[in-house]
Amino acid sequence: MVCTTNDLSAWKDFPKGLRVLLLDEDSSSAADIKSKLEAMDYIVYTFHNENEALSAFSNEPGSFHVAIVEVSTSNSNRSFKFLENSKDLPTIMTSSIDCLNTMMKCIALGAVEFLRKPLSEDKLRNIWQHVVHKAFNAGGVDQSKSLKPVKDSVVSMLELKVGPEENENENLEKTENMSEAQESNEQQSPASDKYPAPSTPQLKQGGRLLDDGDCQDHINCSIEKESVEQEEESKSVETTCAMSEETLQAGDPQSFTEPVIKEEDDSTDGVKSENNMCPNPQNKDSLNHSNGRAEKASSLHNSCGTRANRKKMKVDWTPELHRKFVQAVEKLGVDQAIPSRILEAMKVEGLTRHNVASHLQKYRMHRRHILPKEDNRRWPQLRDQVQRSYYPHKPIMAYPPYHSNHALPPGPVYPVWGAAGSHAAGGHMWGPPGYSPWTQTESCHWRPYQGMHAEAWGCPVMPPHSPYSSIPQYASGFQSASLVNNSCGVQQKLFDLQPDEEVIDKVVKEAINKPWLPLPLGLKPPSADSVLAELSRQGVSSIPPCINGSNFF
DNA sequence: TTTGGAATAT
DNA sequence: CATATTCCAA
Repeated sequence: MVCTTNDLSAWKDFPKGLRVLLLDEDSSSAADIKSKLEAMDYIVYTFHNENEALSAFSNEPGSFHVAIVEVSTSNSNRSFKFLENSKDLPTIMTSSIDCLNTMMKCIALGAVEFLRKPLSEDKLRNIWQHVVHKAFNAGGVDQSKSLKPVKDSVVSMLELKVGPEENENENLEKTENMSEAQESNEQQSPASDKYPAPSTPQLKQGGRLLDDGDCQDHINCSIEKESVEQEEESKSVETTCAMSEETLQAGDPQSFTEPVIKEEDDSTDGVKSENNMCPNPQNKDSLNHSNGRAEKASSLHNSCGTRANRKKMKVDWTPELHRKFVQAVEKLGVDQAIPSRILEAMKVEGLTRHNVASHLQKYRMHRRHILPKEDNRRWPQLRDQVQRSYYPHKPIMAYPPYHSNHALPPGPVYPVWGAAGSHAAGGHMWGPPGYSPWTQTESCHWRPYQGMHAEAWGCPVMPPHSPYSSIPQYASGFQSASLVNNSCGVQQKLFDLQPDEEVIDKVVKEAINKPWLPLPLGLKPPSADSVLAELSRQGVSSIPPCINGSNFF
């Protein structure tokens, strides 16, 4: 459900429909292979001589995705001729002769793989991998148009969360293969297709990929295993990250291809491949970021994540992501703001319930303790200022006195769900000063409620769906607290009784920081006097400081 | 068995 | 620190 497999855009049931050029001078062999391929929904075009095949291929380069060419002692020259002239087409050579030399030659001439005959279904089933490999390997060079859709398709598959388990294995397999493929040939010059590393498909991958397969894993590209070098692994990762970051920053995509050799390179290519392959949640978001910092962060992230296939990656709660989170929370409302729902609402692939839960935990915690206190201290005098309570889209909830979760039977009440913010200007999202990012988004949402206040007067205005509307006492409590605050002096005491302190602080803070914002829902709109009072507090001294007392009650 | 949420680990 | 992971109760 989380997975909106909306658009496996291009080639939904890849590799079905893959067009295979089959060149085999032996009709019966050809027929056999063809039938097997067709059983797998591949489309087979059989040729019995290389000229026909070449001409078909050259006339319509996009007509085929992969070629399977039979080579025997008698036709080897012809077969090689085809091979040499079909460089744009991933070509698999097959033969019943077991001659290392021949195999070597095939590979040397550009064959992507050599398969011993007889060709079993298993051997044929994964030929699509070469297509994918090629599609990606082609890199900058324009690839034959037949490969483009493949690439697009794969990219989209990898980026999207895959819901349908049915495809899951397939996808995983692809991912895996691609990774391997890329890794293996990263070292070679991109220009040369000569020795594309065949990733001997079926055998290798079988079991490992899926071992852990939860949905989330894909997202993170984190699959597998523990290879031999665990330790090294971690180090590499670190290194990789650093490198990637710099590399990316430098903006020189090419740079990483050459530098390293040996183990490093693997990380290197990790970097490279990542960009395309990693379905990291951040990817999407990062694309939207115009913000350099964010971008960088995302990139870095990706690097680590992808490369670290074996490791779970850390979710980077970028402002963007956080914003989604907050929006989701707001949208859901307090009562619904639970990890699973938030997760759904966010629609961010790759995120797991755990990620959200963790973030939620932090979100709540910050709201609860840190912000409020700090604010109080910061703006003590504001206390007696006009309070503007606001009810953003989500009600800002005052939680029960003693803010214990248990205080309210009907369900957990969280402290102000205020909201959200899109970013933390400074650095930390929950940065203390000014405004927390948590709130910012919300502020935007206030507007819609501008008109509500008038009636709101005695009770908090809640959005229609507000879960709290059924809990009047809160409303009253909140209100009184607020009112009290308006009066000078007494409120402190009441505060103790009213756990809404945070809320209030929040409100105050918001009001102060964004005086221009609409606001107050839930409470009586500030009277002109109060407004003036506030202004005076803020520096407009023309208004008598005590004025606020007048609008009290 | 799964989920939310706090506690704890990294 | 920010996140992830673990633990536990519902």
